[in-house]
Amino acid sequence: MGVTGGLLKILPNAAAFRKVDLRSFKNGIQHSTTTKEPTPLRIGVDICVWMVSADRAFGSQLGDERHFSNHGRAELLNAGETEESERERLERDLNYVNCCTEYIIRRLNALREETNVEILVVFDGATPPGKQTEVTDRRNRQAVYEQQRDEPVDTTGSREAEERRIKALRKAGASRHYAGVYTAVMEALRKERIPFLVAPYESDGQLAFLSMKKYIDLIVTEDSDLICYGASPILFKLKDSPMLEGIFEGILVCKEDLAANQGSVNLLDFSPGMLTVLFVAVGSDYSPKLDGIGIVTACKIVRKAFLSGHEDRLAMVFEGLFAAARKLSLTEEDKKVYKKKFMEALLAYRHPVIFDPVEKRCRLHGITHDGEVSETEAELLTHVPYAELVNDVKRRERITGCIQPPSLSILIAEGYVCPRTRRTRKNMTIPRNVKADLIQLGIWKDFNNPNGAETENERHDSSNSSNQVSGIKRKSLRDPRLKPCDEDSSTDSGDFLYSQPFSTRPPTNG
DNA sequence: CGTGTGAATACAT
DNA sequence: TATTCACACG
Repeated sequence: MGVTGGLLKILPNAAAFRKVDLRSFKNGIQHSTTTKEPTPLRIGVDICVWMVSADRAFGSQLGDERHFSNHGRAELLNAGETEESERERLERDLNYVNCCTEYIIRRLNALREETNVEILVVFDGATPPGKQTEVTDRRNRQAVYEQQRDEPVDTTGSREAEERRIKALRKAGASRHYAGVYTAVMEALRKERIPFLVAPYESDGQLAFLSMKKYIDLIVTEDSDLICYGASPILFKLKDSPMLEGIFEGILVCKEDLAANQGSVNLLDFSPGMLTVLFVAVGSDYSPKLDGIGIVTACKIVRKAFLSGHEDRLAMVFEGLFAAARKLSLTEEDKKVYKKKFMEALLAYRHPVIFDPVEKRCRLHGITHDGEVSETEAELLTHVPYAELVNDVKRRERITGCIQPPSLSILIAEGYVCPRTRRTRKNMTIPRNVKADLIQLGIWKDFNNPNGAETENERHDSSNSSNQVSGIKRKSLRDPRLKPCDEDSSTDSGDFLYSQPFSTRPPTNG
């Protein structure tokens, strides 16, 4: 996940943020000046955070409830080895998955009903190889939590130990059942006719792509990395508590907001490439940061490097950063490593692997299938080592991941194939036409019915698959509303302000 | 002045 | 547990 303080790092002046209530879009938006009829606001929801949220809400179920009360703890100690039965455990796990799923569906439906928006849910896919090291660390931490969760009840009954345990429980949460929640949510989405899409890799890049192609009008996420991808507009911090008023309020961030509010940090004249460089410089998921480089310093360095007419801007950026950094023990080797990581991060943000729902295949953002790189990247490609990285398919794939053939990509996007393992998902109803595709790809595996006979259930579902599966195929991938709305969607030339769809923007409060 | 730190607070569960 | 504040360092 993104740098949480990142939003504030970039935009320290919170007052300048626009608080927006999605209900004010009930009547749709004026999509372009040529279209008269307002159309529903199309939002892409980064569902990952909602899953985490569900996890937080129900994760404690995974532990024995008795651990939470003194009475229960005593009971456990007296009973000695009161291992819950297998049956009990399964029931509890199932209940957990159901709770999480219901939680998410409830929110999405509430959102849909109250705001009349069109929702496209976007799931995270595989972790890009370039980020793998981070994730490995995260997994180690996760393992520690799980270990703490599963360790026997502290016989001393010390409060600290118990609190630690509960905390660990919360954090470990669904990890073990995450796949279960994933498939359950996807099944539920099909049932509810809510379009969704599984990104080949990170949802950030996918959402940014959808946004830039104008397949969606607004991104709903918690991840400030989206800014780094050059996406706009973005709605952060959408309240997710069903009890409170203001569930549909969030903080809207458009490109203009990056410009206006702060004296020393004015990003108005920043190209998308510069913005990415800036984000990488202040620290990202993909690369470490230099000590002493904050938003202000980085901003100055990037501006100077890009706007002072120097050919090799990236080299200038590096120079500036190294000069400004508190150079305690910055050896040549350190610099070399830093530059390498920096460029890898840059590649990851500028050219993520995405699924194009109109072309119906994966590709690198900003790079055509013929390997032609977008004009917007010219200012970065003048740095030879970076250009080499971008143009070297093998090295590139080691960062961004591979581009799967369309047949497989579609099945991944539709949720039938796990993007990480590239195998059929367990516990998922597979319609007949999808099954045929899976067989053809040689990755079909019938988890529920090993002898291969068609069940009543399956028959039922395939008969209606033209509507249902294609819940995703029809509703989101083939939905005409997902076509680019303007012919100017190809004008990628640095303009990602996206002010057009928000011509009916509600009055700002605050 | 900007950055990095830890402590205090408000918040939600 | 996340955000905000106050302070020290360069």
